[in-house]
Amino acid sequence: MSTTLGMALLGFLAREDLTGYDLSRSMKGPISHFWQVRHSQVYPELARLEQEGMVEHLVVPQTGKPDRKVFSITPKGRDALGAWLQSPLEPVPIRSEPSLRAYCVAQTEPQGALAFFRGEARRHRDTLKTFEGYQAELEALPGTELRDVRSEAFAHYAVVMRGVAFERAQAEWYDWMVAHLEG
Amino acid sequence: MSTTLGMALLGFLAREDLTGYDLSRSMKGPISHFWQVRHSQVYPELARLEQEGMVEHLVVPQTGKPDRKVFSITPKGRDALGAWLQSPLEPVPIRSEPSLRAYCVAQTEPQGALAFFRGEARRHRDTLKTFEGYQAELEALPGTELRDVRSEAFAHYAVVMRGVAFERAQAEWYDWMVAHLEG
DNA sequence: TCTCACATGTAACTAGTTACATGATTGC
DNA sequence: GCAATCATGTAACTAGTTACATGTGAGA
Repeated sequence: MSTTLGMALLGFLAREDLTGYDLSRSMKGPISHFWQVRHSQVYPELARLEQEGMVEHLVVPQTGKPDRKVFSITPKGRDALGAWLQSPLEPVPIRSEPSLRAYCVAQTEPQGALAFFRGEARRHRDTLKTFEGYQAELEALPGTELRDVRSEAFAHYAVVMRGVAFERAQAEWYDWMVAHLEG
Repeated sequence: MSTTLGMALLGFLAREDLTGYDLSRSMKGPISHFWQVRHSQVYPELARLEQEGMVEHLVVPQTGKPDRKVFSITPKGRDALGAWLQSPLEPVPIRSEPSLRAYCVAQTEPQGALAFFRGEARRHRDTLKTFEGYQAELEALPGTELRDVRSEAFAHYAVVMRGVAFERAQAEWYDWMVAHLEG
């Protein structure tokens, strides 16, 4: 039985060997906008993956700190990862609190709601600028690696482009709400 | 202590009195694209809201079926709903499996991944068309109620516009992925 | 005859959260 | 002296899921 978190961990381990600690830190870049993990979830999940033969680990002794458990993906793990990447998405329910708020907006003073929607509009415009910054940086890099879909650079680029697309959609919708509430 | 589901239920009860059964069915329109509930979650949540004095109920006897418990919002409930609608969003972590897949796309055959991304592109284009249909319907209605932010029609419109914005962003990003994988 | 709509609930499970627990080293 | 980084884990809780449980009446 495979979980999304499990597959995500395999995805990272397919690139390089890592400890549980490394894995929780790996999800701190732009990808963290779309998925987060706590170490308290990573350690048990690694244990489960190991039990299923998807990963294995080597203990690297240390002094003064707990020994490092360096995990690597097994051939079985690579197979499972490949199968997951090609499998259809099983629909995950969207849970969008802002949509609920919009749906209830008539139940409060428009002025109070306006403050909320203005705040969110601003927040998403800021996030959009950040992602557009990442995009500009990547596109300014020399070489054509960015277009090579087998490169790590492309994977990064794809995530950044998703961030740009989504934050732009958010910002525009919030602006639309604000415009209507301002009447 | 207030939950998002609790506030959503209050939002519906602020419009009209409803049973738990009605409430779970209310979340079946376009709003269901953004929030879903099962009756197994609604009944306990209504009990909790009642304990907190946010709602109260009348028993309407029936024959052949369980008696209806018709819930209505209390003044305290209305206050809580208003406060919620104006409160800042506490950031809910995004969990986007497609982003993870994009991030791992180099770990599999581009051809297999392509089938997946093409499928999703299609699915989101279809959903976009559905939402654009709702939008056209609403905008074709006579009268100016659609622009009245205190109307139910506007609340509906806002949700539909969010659907249009998001599905368009999805469809465009998937198309971008497909174009690069075909590259 | 069988399925769907009505109408209420409970129980067991899953994936995630925060908080608890330990302890050395490095830099402000 | 205090906080952050390294490094491992466990425990208790929350919000959601699926499945269990019951029973009538209407329509294909």
